[in-house]
Amino acid sequence: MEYNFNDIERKWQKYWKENQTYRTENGGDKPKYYVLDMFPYPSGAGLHVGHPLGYIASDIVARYKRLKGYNVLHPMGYDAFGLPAEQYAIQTGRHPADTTKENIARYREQLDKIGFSFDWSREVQTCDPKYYKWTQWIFVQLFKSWYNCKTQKAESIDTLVALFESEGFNGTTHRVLTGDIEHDVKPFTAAAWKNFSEKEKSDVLMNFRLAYLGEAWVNWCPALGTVLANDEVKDGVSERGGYPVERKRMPQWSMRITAYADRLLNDLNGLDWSDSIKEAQRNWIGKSEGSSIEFRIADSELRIEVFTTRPDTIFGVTFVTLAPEHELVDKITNAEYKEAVTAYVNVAKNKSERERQAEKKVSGQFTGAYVIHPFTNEKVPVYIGEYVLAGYGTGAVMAVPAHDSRDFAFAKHFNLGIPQVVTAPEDHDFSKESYDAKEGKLINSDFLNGLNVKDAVRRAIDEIEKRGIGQGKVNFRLRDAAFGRQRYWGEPIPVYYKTVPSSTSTPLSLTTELIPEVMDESDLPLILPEVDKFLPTESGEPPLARAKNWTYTPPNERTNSTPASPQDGGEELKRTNSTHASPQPLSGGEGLSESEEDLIVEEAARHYKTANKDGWAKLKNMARENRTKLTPAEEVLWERLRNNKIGHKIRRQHPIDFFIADFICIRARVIIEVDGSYHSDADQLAYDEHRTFVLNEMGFKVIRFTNEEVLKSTDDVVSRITNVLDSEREAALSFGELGEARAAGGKYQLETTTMPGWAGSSWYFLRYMDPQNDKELVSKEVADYWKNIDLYLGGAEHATGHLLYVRFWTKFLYDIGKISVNEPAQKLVNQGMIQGMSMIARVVSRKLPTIRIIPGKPIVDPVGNTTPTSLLIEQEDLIIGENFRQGLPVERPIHIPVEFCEFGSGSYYITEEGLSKLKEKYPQFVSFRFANAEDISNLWTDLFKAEISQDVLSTLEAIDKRTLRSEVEKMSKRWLNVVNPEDICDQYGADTLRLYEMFLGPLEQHKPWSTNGISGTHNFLKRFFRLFAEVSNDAPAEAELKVLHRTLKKVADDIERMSFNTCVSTFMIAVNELNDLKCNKRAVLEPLVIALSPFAPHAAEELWSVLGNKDSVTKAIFPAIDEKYLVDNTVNYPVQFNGKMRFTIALAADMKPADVEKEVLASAEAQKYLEGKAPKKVIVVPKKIVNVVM
RNA sequence: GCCCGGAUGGCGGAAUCGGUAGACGCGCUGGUCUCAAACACCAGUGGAUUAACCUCCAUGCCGGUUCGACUCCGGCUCCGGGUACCA
Repeated sequence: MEYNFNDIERKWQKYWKENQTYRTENGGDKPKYYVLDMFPYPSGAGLHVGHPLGYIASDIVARYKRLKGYNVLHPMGYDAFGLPAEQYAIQTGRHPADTTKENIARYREQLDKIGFSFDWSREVQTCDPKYYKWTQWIFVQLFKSWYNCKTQKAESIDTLVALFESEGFNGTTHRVLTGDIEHDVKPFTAAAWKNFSEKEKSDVLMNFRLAYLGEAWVNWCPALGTVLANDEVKDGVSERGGYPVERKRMPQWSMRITAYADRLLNDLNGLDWSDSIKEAQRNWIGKSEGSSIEFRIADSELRIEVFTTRPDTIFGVTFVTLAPEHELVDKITNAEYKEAVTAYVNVAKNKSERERQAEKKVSGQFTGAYVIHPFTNEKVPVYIGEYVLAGYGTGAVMAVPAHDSRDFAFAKHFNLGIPQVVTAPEDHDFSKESYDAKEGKLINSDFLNGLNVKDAVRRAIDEIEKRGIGQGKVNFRLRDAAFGRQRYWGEPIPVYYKTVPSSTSTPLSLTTELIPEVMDESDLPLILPEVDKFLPTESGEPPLARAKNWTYTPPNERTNSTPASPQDGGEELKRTNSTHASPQPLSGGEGLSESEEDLIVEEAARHYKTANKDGWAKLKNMARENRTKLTPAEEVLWERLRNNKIGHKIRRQHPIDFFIADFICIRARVIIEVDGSYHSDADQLAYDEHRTFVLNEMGFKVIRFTNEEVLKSTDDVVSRITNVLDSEREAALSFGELGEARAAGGKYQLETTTMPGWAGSSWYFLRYMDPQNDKELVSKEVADYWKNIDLYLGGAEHATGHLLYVRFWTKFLYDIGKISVNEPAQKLVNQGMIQGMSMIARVVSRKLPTIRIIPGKPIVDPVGNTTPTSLLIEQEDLIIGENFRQGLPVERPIHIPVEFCEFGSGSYYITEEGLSKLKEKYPQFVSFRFANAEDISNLWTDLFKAEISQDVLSTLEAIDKRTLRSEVEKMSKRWLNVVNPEDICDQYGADTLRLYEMFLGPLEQHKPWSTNGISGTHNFLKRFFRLFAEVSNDAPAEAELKVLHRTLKKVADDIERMSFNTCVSTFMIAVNELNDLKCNKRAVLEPLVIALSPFAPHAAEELWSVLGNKDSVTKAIFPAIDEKYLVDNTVNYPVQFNGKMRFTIALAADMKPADVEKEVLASAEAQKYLEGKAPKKVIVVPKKIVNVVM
C-alpha cells in the first residue's frame, strides 16, 4: 500500500472537522481527564517548529486517554494581548486587533495542518471582550478583598471595615502586607476610623486590598514616555532608540501576591511537578526569617531600618549600605559628599536591576553619615552601593563582611574592618574570603558569645525586640506584582477615579481629591477604546489617555440623560476599513439594505475579484428563482425554520459573496447547507471545501446536513441548528454592541493603564470548561466536574512568572468560593525548548561621506515619526566573513535571517543571491554588502595606519566573506532564526512531523532544531503502510503476538511516563520485526494501528478504514495487553569479572542464584578467566547479572 | 552575580530502581536490483591495536563511594533558560 500522506491528511482533517470528532461534553459516565497546553501568544512570526513539540506530546496523551476510556478536555486558545502586537502597531500604524486577528488565523491554519485533537468549540482569546469581561471581574473581586492572616484566606473588604468600625486597628494584630518596601499602617481607634474622611478611609484600605494602587520602582524612559522592561534596557539606555532610562518610583496598580506567599510555598509539596520547578518557585518566593533592626543616625532623629537574616552577627557590623534610590540618601548625605553621592546615584539609577546584580565590579560611595550601633554605640559609616536593591527587604543592609561574601568584597574594596564573630574551620582564611556558613559558635559578641548560630539568632531577636529597636520578621523575596502597564494593547483596568471635596487642603490638591473605585460589575466589560495613536500622550500619559470621553458614571449616580458609554455619542471613533476581532453583525430586517449589500460586496472583493455589484444582482435573481424549486428535504426544513419558529430569523436561498446559501441566519452568521447525493463527488467536495473556506473567512459558520438526515431525523437536525444558533448569537455581538449593553460614561475619569500580559492567562484554564457562559466566568457545576488540570504542559521559562500568578488567582478564586480547587494543575511537565540555529555575520560599519537614499518601505522611529518611502543610508555595513580573524575596528556581530543561509562543507554561509533576497524582505539590511579588496585595504589602513601589502591583501581576499558563525539560541523572531512547521508538513506530512518531533529526544530536553534524520520517521510510516498490502485473517503465530504485546506494553508504559521518543523507537522496532516475520495478520496489525493512532492520527485513520472499520479510530479502545507474551523462560546472563563484562550465558529464568553461580563457574568460558583460582566472591542478581570478584 | 537545567559515537539520542554503554534513527561504507540514477533491500559502522581473535581505552573535567557508576556524593569547566514590563 502506498503512503500518500497529502491526500490522507487532507481527507481526515476534513472528516474530523465535519464530524466534530473532538468535541467534548461536560459530564458523563467516563472519568474526566483535562490536558492543557500553555497558552500560546500568537506572534507575527507564526508558529515555529518549537511550539508543536509540547502540543504534539499533549495531543498524544489526550488521544491515548480517550482510547483508555476517559472524557478528555483538550482545548486551545490564545493569549492575545501583548507587547509585540503593540510595538508593531506603533511602527506601522496598524491596529493591534487586526494584526492579532491575522496572526491568530495564521496560527490556526498552521495548527490545523498538524492534526491536533483540540476541541475548537471551546477556543478563547484573551483580547475578546467576552473573555476579558471576566478578567476584569476577577480584578474587581481582588480589589474588593483583603487577606485575613488569621483565617489565612481572602475575605470581603467589608469584614475589614467592620473590624475597623468595632475595634479600630492596633498596627500589630494584623500583619500588613504592602509588598515592595514595607511600611506600616499606623494604629488607629474605632472612633478615629469613623472620623476619617472618605479619602483617608480609601487610603487606609489600599494597604489591605489584594488589588491596590501603590508605588513601585520602574525603569522610566522620559523620551519614550513609557516604562521599560529590564529586557528593553541596555547600558542605561532604551534598546529601542537609545534614550536614557532611569529608575523611578511611580504609582502602580499591584497585586498583593505576597499575601499568598506562605500558601504558594507550602502547597507546592502536594503537586506532581518536577523538583526543579518547585525549587525555582521556592527560591523565587524566597522566604527568609530574620529581623528588622533600626540604626539611629548620629546627630539626627532619622533612623535606617535594615532587614537581616543574620541578626546573630550584629556585633560584626562595620558599615551600613543603602540602595542608591533609598529615600534617606538625600537627607543624610554630608555636604562634603553631596557631589560624589549624586554622581554615583545617577550612574546606578541608569542601570537596570539585572545589570546591577550582574555587576562583578564592586562599587559604592560613602555618604559622610554615620549610624550608631545599637549595642556597642560605636559610629558605623553609611555607604550607598548598587548591590543593594531598593525593592528587596528595606533597601538597606547591615554589612557583616566577615560572614557575607558581598559585604566582604565591598569592605575589601573600601578598606573597612572585617571582624570575625562566628568561629570558622581552622584553615579558613579571612583575608581571602568570608565565612558565610550558618555553623559555628559566636565570638566577640557580648551576650551572644558561646551560642551556636541558630540559638544566637533567636537570642539576638529577643534582645532586639526587648530594646524596641526592631522585631523578628519573615521576609519574602517575592514582591507584589506590578499590574498596570503604560500600554494600549491590554485589558483596561476597570477603575475610575471618584472626585471628592478635599478634606485637607494641600498645595497640590486645593479643591478635590481622587479616590480610586472599581466599576460596577454589571457594567463590565470595560471595552478597550479606540485611540488615534498607540503611543503615550505628549504629557507622558499612557495611550488610553488619548481615548475620547474615557469616563464613567457608576449606576447610582446615573440619570436618564447620562450618556450610555464612553464609546457612545458623536465623539465616538469608528474604525473603518478594518476588520474587528468579532465580525460586525448585519441587521436582521427583511432583505438587505443598500449599505449592507455594499459591505458584503466589499468584504468579498477583498478576497476574490469575481465579486462585484453586477455579479451580485445576477446572483440575487438566481437565488430568487431557486426559492421556487426547493428540494423535498429543503422544503421540509424550511417549514420548520421559517417565520422565526426556532427563535432565529432564517432566510432560504440567499446570496452571500458569489454563493447561494441554502439557509442562512444573517444575524448569527450561520449558513445551513442541505447536500444532495452528488456532494460525495470529489470535485464537488473540493468545491464545497473552498466555498466553506471563503465563507469562514467572511465570518460565517457553515453547517451541513445530507438530504437523508433532514428527511429521516428532522427533529434532530432542527435541534442541532437551534443549538448552534443559540451559541452563535452571543458570539455575533460586536465591540459596539457590548459597549452599548453597558450603561456608563460621563462623570469620572477612568484608569488609563492596562493589565499586563499575564492577567488573561492566570485563569484561562477555568474558562475552557465553560467558554460560552455569559453569567459567570465558569459555572460551579462545570468547574466541579473538571476540577483542575490533570496534565499541564509548557515551557520551563514560565516556571516563576505565569505559574505563580495562575496559582495565586486560583487560590483567590477558591477563597471566594468560585471554584473548589486550590491549585490549577496537579501534574506539570515542562517541555524543552526547541532552539533555533542563529546565523551571525561579522560586520564592519563605515560612515558614508554622503547620504544615500534607497527607495524602500517607510521607516518609523521609536516615537512614531515616519520617514516615508525611502531609507536614508548614512553608513555601509561590510560583511567580512567569519574567517577573517584580524581584529577590525568597530566590528559587530549581526544576526542574519536563517532562511537565507545555507550549509555546506562544514560551515554556514550566505550567497550573493541570498543577500539580495534578504534585502528585499528585510529593509534593515539594505546597507549590507560583502567586503571587497578595496574595503579590505581601507580597513587595513584604518587599523594599522599602514598600506596593506599585496601578499596580505590576496590572502585576505581569498578568505570566504560569506562564512557565518552559528549559535544555538531561543527560536525567536528577534534572532531571525524561526523555522516553520508547515514546510515540514508539505514535504513529509504532519504525521512524519509529529513522529519526528517526538523522536528528537526526551520531551523535557532542550535541543536545537535540525531536520537531519526526519527521513527515518518518514520511512517508518512508509514501511508500516507496506505491511497492509494484503491483510490476512489467519491466526497469528506466537512470535508475532510476542512482538505485538511487547510493543503495546512498552508504548503504554512510555506514554504514561511521557517518554515519547522511545515510543517511536518501539514502533520502529516492531515494524522491523514484523517485516522480518513477513507478518500481515489483521489480529496483529489492527491493535497496532490503534496504538499508533495517538502519534500518527491521519495514517492510523486511513489504515483503520482500510481494515474495514466504519467509525473513526479515535472511538476505538486501546488493546488489552496479554502478560503471557511478555515473559521469557531463559535469561541471557551477562557475566562480569571484577565488574568487566566478559561473556554471556543463557540460563533458565527461574534458576536459583546458587545454581546460577554453579553453572557460570563451571562454564568453559569462566575457566579461562578464573585461571584455576577460586573467586573471592560471586554476586548473582537474579534475571540481571553475575559478577565474579577475583 | 543569583536561581533552575544540560553535557554519552560523525549527528539526534537509548540504557525506566546502581547491573551487558551506544537500542532506534540519521549519516557514512560496501553489496543486491537497474543501461544508469532514484527508490527499495542486505551487510558493516565508538576509538586504539590486530590479518583475525584477543586486549586496552571510552558517557564534559578532577576526585570519592561500591562487587559493579552514564546513573550516587564532593569539587570544577562549558552550554542553555529565568532573573519580576517579552510571552
